[in-house]
Parts: sequence; C-alpha cells; structure tokens
Amino acid sequence: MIKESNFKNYLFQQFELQEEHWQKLQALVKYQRFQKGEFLLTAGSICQHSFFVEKGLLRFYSISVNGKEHILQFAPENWVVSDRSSVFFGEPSSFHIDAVEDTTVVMLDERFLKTLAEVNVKFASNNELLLQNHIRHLHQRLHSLLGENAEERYLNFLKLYPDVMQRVPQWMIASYLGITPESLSRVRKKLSKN
Amino acid sequence: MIKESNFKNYLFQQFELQEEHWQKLQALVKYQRFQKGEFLLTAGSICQHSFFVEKGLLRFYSISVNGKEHILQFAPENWVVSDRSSVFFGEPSSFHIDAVEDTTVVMLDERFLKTLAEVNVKFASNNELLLQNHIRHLHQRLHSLLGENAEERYLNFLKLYPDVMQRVPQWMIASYLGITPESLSRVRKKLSKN
DNA sequence: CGAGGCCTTGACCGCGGTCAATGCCCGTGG
DNA sequence: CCACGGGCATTGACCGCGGTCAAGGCCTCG
Repeated sequence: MIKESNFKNYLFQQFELQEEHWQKLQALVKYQRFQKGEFLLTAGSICQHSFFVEKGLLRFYSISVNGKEHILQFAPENWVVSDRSSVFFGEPSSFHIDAVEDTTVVMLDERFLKTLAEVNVKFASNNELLLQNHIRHLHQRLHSLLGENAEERYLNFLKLYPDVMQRVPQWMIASYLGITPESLSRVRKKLSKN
Repeated sequence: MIKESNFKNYLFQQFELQEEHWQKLQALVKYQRFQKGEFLLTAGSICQHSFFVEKGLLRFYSISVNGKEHILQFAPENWVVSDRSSVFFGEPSSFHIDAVEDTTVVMLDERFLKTLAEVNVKFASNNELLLQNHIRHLHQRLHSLLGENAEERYLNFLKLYPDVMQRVPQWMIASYLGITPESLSRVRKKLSKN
C-alpha cells in the first residue's frame, strides 16, 4: 500500500482537500499494478474506468486498417487517461491502453467519482475539469498536426512531456508525432547540429 | 421569432422534453443572427457562450504563426460549437469562430445550462453529453490525421458532413483536411475517374 | 558468442506543397 | 448588353519533406 501518493497530492492541490475528507475517501481508492506490456483497455471492449497514473507510464492508441499504431496520448505520473466516451455512451472502444513501463494506477470508476462529488462540493466539478483539460489538450494537438511540420511537432512534444523521450523507444514517439522512426531520427540529427 | 426550432427538437429528442418544461425554458432561449463573415469569437478574447446552430454554418479555426488558417470544426445546423475550455478556465481563447453563411444561433451561456439542469434532472447530463461528444469527435479526427492520407481523410469528411461540401469554398475544406486547395482539387479529380 | 530489438544512415521515390498560368463564374458599372 | 475585375477552381512544372526499403552498428540478454 502506498502512503504518500501522487493521487492524494493531486486532490489536495486541485481542490484544497482536507485531511478529514481524505480519511473518508481513502478506503475507496483502489490501486492496481500492471506490468510492462499489459493491457488496461483493448479495442472492442467497453471501457469502465479512468486511470490516474500513480507511477509508471501508459499509452493510449488506435490501430488503423493497415495495422499501424497511432499514439494519441501518453500518460506519465499524474496524468489521467481513459476512453471516457466509451464509459459514458456504453459503447465499445476503438482504442487501446497498455503499460509502457510497470505502472501503478488509481482505478476511477463512476461510483468513485460520484462519491467524490458527495464528500465535497468542490469535487463536483472534478469531472468537468478532467473533460475540459482533455479537450484543451486535444485542440492543441489538432492544431499542431494541421499546422506544423515534423520538427515543430517534435519540439512541442518535448515541451509537453519533458521526460517521456528518455523513457520510451523512439518509434513510439514517431507514432505519436505521425511520422516514421527514420524521419524522427533525421529530425533529431538535424537539431543536434545547432 | 422562430416557432418550430431545431433547438427545441434537439431538446425533445435528446431528453424527451415535455411541452410544459419547454414553456419554462422558452423565455430564456436567446436567438441571435450573424451575417456571413461576422465573428462570434476571436483569438485573445474570453469565450462566453456555446452556440447551437439553428440555421446556417459556422467554422471553428486557429491561425498559426505563418498566417495560415486551420479549421478544426464545421458547425452546420444542429451542431454546437464553442471554445469550452476558454469558458471553463476563464482564459483567452486561441481560436476563432465566424459565420460561413448568414447564421442564426441559440446563445448558450452558463446560466442557461444551469437552468436547464434545474428544470429537469435529465438535462443535468446535457453538459457532459456535449463534452463527451466533442471528445469522441476529436479522437476520430486525430486518428484520421495520424493514420490516413489526403484521399481517405476527404472521404471521411464527406461522410461526416454530407452537405458541407456544397456549401463552402473548397479552400476551407482543404484547410480542414490539412492540405492545400490544389491537392484537394487533384484528389477530387482522381476520385471522379472511378 | 549469437540473436534480436532498436537506432541510424543512405538511396530512392511519391505524396503533397509551391508557384504560376489559365479558365470559369458572377457581380458591378460603363 | 458587354467589359472588366475579383474570387475560386483547375492544371502543369517543379521540388522537397517524409515514407519505404535495405544495410549496418550498437545494445542487452540469454
């Protein structure tokens, strides 16, 4: 069991959580470990949880007809990842989530989020906060894909995920950027010469 | 004043709205007309409303450093468009919304959405429904941009917005697809030969 | 030591961008 | 009624970014 968790800190910071409220919640916080390569969600199944990453690294991706993977999102520590649409509409997801490193997550289901809202009104907006953040992030990503070339997107990526570069194989980053590993290699080579 | 509105139908269908509830709401529904080219939101200002398109067509786009426009979303009849993140976080938007045709919208502000939730509990989830739909749409768009070439994206576009092709200049569609008008012209030429 | 995964590099190519010319449609004014 | 001009779509020539394919190097791990 984890004593001083990132999740606790997250709640304290976002909502000025009181220690007394934490006592009530703690029992409901369900940690789960996944080892490298394990799936948290596969395309075709209905997503049940959001995952708060306590420690480790997840990826959220789709697979297109030709079999290629496209990473839509990385989720290192303190990120939340899920196919919320699948949860909400109760429809099969078309995405995968798996563990890039051995990972510990907090399992957030609808029941937990509801309880959260009851404990303190401030939490009621937690759900919307998560959704709004997600949308903002997706908008930035779309803007980047529509308007920037490979080099600019790579620099953006480094700003957004400062340490992910050191933690994952480059072909995953290429997949995130929408280019091939070879192209990424060339972009990096060019940048290192400045 | 519009009697039989798309907006009313939307509420009836989505939430099995009762006629009596509609009576209470009607007074709060604020229609507004914008003529072709007029702005509903400009980058740098804080977004205050969501816009339900009653009649007409809006576009939601960003402008990158080199001055090029990138259309993230079209909003024909029955679509809702907004920079919700700007509304929610109270921060300046980095997007523009303007009218592609003369357009009549329903102005949805936070107050209206709140009232909606009070009139009937079913509406309480309206807000989340809008956000979830938006996220789902953005995910599909990301997948399309990451994994498909210009031709495939164009065919996707036609499915999603069956009539928009006939209503807007092609350079706007090119901007939506992330290609140039010339490329779009070539894609269309190639497709017409099959 | 050998095998396999990953990164790099080179040669080649094609999709899509750029630039420029042309055509088309349509509204405006002589 | 026609002339003109502006906005948009099309087409061609050319080019460069990024994809593809193949080879080679460098790890780590068995």
